[in-house]
Amino acid sequence: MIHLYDTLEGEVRELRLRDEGRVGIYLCGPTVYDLPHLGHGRHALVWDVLHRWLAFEGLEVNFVSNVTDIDDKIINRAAREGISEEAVTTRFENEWWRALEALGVAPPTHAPHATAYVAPMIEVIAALIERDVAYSTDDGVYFDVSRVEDYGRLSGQSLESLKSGARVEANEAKRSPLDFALWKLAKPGEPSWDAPFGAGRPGWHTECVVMSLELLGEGFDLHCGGLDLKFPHHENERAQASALGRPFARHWGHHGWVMVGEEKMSKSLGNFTSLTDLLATTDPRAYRLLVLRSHYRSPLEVTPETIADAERSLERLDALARRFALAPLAGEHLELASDHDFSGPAGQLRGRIASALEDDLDTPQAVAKLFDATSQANVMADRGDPRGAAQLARAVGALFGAMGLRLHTSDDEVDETSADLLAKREAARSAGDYSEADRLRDVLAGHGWLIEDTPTGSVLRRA
RNA sequence: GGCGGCGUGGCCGAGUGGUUAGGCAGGGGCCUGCAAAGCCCCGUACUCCGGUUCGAAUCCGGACGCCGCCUCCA
Repeated sequence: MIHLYDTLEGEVRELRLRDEGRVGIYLCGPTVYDLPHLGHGRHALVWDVLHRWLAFEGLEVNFVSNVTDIDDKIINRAAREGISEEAVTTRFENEWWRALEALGVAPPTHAPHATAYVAPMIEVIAALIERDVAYSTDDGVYFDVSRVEDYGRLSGQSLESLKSGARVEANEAKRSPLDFALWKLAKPGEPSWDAPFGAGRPGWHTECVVMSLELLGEGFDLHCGGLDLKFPHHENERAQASALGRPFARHWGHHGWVMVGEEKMSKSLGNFTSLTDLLATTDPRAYRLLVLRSHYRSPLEVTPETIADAERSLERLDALARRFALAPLAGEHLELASDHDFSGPAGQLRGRIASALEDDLDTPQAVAKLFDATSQANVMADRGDPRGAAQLARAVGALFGAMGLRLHTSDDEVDETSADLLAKREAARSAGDYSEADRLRDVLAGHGWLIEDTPTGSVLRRA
């Protein structure tokens, strides 16, 4: 079974499943009030790789990732643009799924909307009030963090140190600056749901704790998200579950930042590139490869240069796919190891990839091994072992597919004119008329084609 | 102030007490009519200063520089 770094324990440890053969994962999803940026892309990709790999290995994966569709930011944006909250959330949720699809992220098993779970959220808040862990003020219901014994454990800080660092002026009505909102009473004109403690809307931390428990059940396997969610979001989810006496996530995973220069990419810093912009100009697979070649817990430098670097390195992999005419893999659906042939050297390769990934999702190691195998397959082919080479190449393709990276074969549609030009060049070449052959190659280049002369004939591919 | 992290060759980016990361870029060669693709060879890095050690980029201490969380944030 895979070993992952568990933020709560502070060590890499085996992911011990609640139910044999089945794994339940909750990934905190987006608040849909703006375009997704590269940081969200890494977030989706990192956990997509885990999702895909576990499924590849034959586990039944219940992958839940929510959409937060009620939030102050949504309300603010709607007010600013003079449109409804629904108009905002619909637009940006569509953008979200479009971007993820383009990145080749497998859809979650469930993608709950917060607004569909308000009733159970109200129940949870009522139960917390009943236990005297939550209290009402004139603007909402707050959670009393002092009532949770180990509050701060996930973030590795004591209640005292968290208090001393609190930057925000204490809300007069709150008992502690660290107490967080479970329910916010609606101001005039704001969307609201009726509740015993007043019409309003749920707080973000309550949304995730409720949806994860509703869809995955108590003691589910893994709760993950970006490092910035560790505190306060995940800490607060944990606090609520703990106060209710409900077993929560058995394991916590957090991934690192996307960096721009030496700064974290974030909306508040205004230095983000939207995924929409990236995908308009770049092969989305390049971003996945970039994410794969760094460790998920490390910061990752993303600049036009590093993206371009990854795009070029992808060409080498696509060349392999062309050379061995690999079948396309890893689209929307999840690859299964059982659908592939891993006999002989292919099996050894699979074993190496498995040990890398099972060691805290060591994708850089896995990628390095797959590049090594790529060279090896080419060498085998060059040295007269086409069968062995093809078998290894297929394994490379399948294992990249297991991580969601789909290699491209030369599936470019060649139009008649270009095919004709290619045939003419072939004729000129055989006749020894190389200047004519080169001229025709230039003409084809003008149409965006590159020629590769192989032992079995010349082929065109898009430049 | 509290807590956590980082500093690796031209660039990105792994890793580890002594044995090749990997990719991209660059140089040389093979193959090719010439290319493309592929193959072979090459750089010999680890912020600085001490210490531990037979041996440290890897452990310990210190210095310097940088980043993040503690507020909405993937």
